[in-house]
Amino acid sequence: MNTVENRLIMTKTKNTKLSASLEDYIEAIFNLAGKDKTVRSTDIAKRLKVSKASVTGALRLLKERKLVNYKPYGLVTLTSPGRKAAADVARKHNILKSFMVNLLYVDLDTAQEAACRAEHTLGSDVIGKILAFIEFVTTGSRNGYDVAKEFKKFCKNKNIKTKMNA
Amino acid sequence: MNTVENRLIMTKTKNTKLSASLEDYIEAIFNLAGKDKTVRSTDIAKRLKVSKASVTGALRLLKERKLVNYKPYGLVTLTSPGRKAAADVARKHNILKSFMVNLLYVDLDTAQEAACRAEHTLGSDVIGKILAFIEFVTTGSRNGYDVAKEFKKFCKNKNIKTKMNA
DNA sequence: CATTATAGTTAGTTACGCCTAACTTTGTCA
DNA sequence: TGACAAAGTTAGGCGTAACTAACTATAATG
Repeated sequence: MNTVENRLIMTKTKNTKLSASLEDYIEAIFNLAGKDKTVRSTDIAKRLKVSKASVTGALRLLKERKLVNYKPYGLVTLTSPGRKAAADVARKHNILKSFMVNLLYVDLDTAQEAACRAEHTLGSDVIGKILAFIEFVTTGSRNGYDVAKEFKKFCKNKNIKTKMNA
Repeated sequence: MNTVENRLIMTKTKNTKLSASLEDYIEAIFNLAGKDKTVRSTDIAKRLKVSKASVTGALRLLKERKLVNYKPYGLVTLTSPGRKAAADVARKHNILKSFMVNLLYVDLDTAQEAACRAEHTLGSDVIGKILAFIEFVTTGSRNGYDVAKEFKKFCKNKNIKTKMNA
């Protein structure tokens, strides 16, 4: 539907979910802010390997949604809801990475990239379950049965390598 | 680079990876073909909940890549490489779904949708590991320790429900 | 403090993926 | 067999997300 009213609603603030790409931007800002406190446009561009112009565009959109404090030619900071949203994405990322590296024995680089892509597609329900599973496996009281370790053995026996076909 | 030569190369076949959306289309064709043998444009449109015009567009692109046999106003079939590509996507889908439903106890609908989205983002390496993990857990010789069942108990104790926040 | 390099923005383009509306083709049946 | 409905296509438009090229602002240094 492309009615006038709809377009007004859409352009005003847009309370819809963030796109994968905008999630990437806030996550990048979040991580950069954690490192060296001040975040500039170029830092984001470098990290995400996009042009500076793309960053400007994204920052405008994020500002519209009140997720970043942004003023042309100024430093970038996250607003409080922005930080919350970013932390959520980063959290998904870390849970997925941990799951892949520590339980599935996927190699770090592959896991890193896969987590980057999957973090946008899995809802909190699935992520929650994965987190619970990590916790379950990690918890000592498996009456002596270490799932991760046993799985590693299993893979070795079956000749399942870290890097696979395709 | 938008040189004339480049554009020629691009329009000729485009050997790059399929987009998520094109993967959805071949997967849909694959599944429909399995069910009632002949596949028409409308079937695809209904299944993917897109317009018939979008299907036409996708079929043109898939034909360019020689993944479907397609002729305006004709039936749609997969070529041999198309079938291979489709089967691969479907396989990922099933592995992910099985993992979520049978191990993580994610409810079926959520798993179905999450698998749909994640199947495009996870490489064969990660999928292979997940498959191995399913096999590992399913295999009887866990010296009496049923990982899935124990995890279910664990969730119950921790009050982790299928449907979670956000 | 003027110049200049760097950071950042704006404008304009391309590609993709969807949409609707209007047209064409196909097949069916009276 | 010819008219009509259903199936399918074409044309045109919108939003997103990237890009390059060219402009502007900021900062840093002699």
